[in-house]
Amino acid sequence: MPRAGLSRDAVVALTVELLDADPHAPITLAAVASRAGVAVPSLYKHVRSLDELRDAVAVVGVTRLADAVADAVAGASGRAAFRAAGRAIRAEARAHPGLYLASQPAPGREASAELLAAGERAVALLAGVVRREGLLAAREVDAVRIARAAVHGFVLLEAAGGFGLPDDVDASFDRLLDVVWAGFAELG
Amino acid sequence: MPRAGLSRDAVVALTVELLDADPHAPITLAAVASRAGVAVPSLYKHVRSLDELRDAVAVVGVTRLADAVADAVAGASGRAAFRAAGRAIRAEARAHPGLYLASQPAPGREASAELLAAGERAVALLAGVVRREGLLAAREVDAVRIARAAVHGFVLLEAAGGFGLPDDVDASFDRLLDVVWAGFAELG
DNA sequence: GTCGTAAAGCTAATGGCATTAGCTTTACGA
DNA sequence: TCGTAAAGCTAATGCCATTAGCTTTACGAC
Repeated sequence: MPRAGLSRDAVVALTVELLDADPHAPITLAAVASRAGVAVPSLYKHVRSLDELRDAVAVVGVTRLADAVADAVAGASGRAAFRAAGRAIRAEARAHPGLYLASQPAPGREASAELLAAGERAVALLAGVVRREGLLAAREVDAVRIARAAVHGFVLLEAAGGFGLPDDVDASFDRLLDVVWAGFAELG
Repeated sequence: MPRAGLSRDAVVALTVELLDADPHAPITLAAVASRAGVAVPSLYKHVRSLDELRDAVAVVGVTRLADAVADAVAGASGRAAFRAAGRAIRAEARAHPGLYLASQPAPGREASAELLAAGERAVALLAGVVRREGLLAAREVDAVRIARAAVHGFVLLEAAGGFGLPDDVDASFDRLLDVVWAGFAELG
């Protein structure tokens, strides 16, 4: 019987596939092993624990998010760049909701250095996009926090089915971006 | 040996206590039963399943959130009411982070009628606070969505430890509220 | 080509958890 | 006083993660 030829990256990739196939299914070693055609304990040759696997999956998710933002923002600036970044995040989250949710730091779980680095890259990209004529440097941290919170909150509520009304959600999101961008003038 | 004298409400209340005692511990029937001084299967006399218990806990959380908003908003209007509502939500979430997190609809899980009703009440309170001179009625839904997303996103990021920098988080939150309120002028 | 070895895989066992079935006992009203 | 429904129990099942320790494959050194 030939060998499965797994590797840490392959295990993580398989997990991401499972998440794409069924975004609401919990991440489980049993499911990954079955998908890989391997017995469950064999996974421990590639991954230290379920938590470590979750962390690695989150790294993939955050990295993809950052890549999407970097692509979307290229060549734009000001309000256009801000909108592009916001839309890119939402688009990525909608295309891969399971991965997006799995990328959220489980409160109380400490993140790996790799995950922290990926998160910092994403935040740095946002920081570049949030600058605006007249924004005080001292308010940049606030602006990034506000942008993250608004976009993240919207995407999360949407993914959780939190918007009951049939009104156009795409339009609401664009207005969120406009409201926040305009409101940044407040930060003087 | 005397009886524990449980009831559905008592089980839910015990679960909320556990969540307050350790916000990051997962909700588990084993923990609840141990706290109640009862064998695990006995809980099934009061609760249909773990999922139902989670739902009931979420009802408590959302109701408390709505109560906090109602209290905070009483007698205020306009920007002051908006700020009070936002601050009340964040304060409640910080005082009971486990309960707040447990109140978020698990994506893919369908909510009970009771939970939906509690959520609608909370949203209705927000709708009352979001009105502003010159806000088109047609934009009210957008405004509520934006406010929910911004506040919820901020609180969630904060609870997850998402704000790495030491900068004053209280101040950032107040600025978030100001930015959103000012930005509402955008909605015409 | 042969062979040694490290990695990749396996089976078996353990312990936590939710859930179900079916029994016993308590409390309380007739 | 006693019958009954609810509250509790033990036992059993099945899923999951994790660990220990064994077997086998692939691959480089000779």
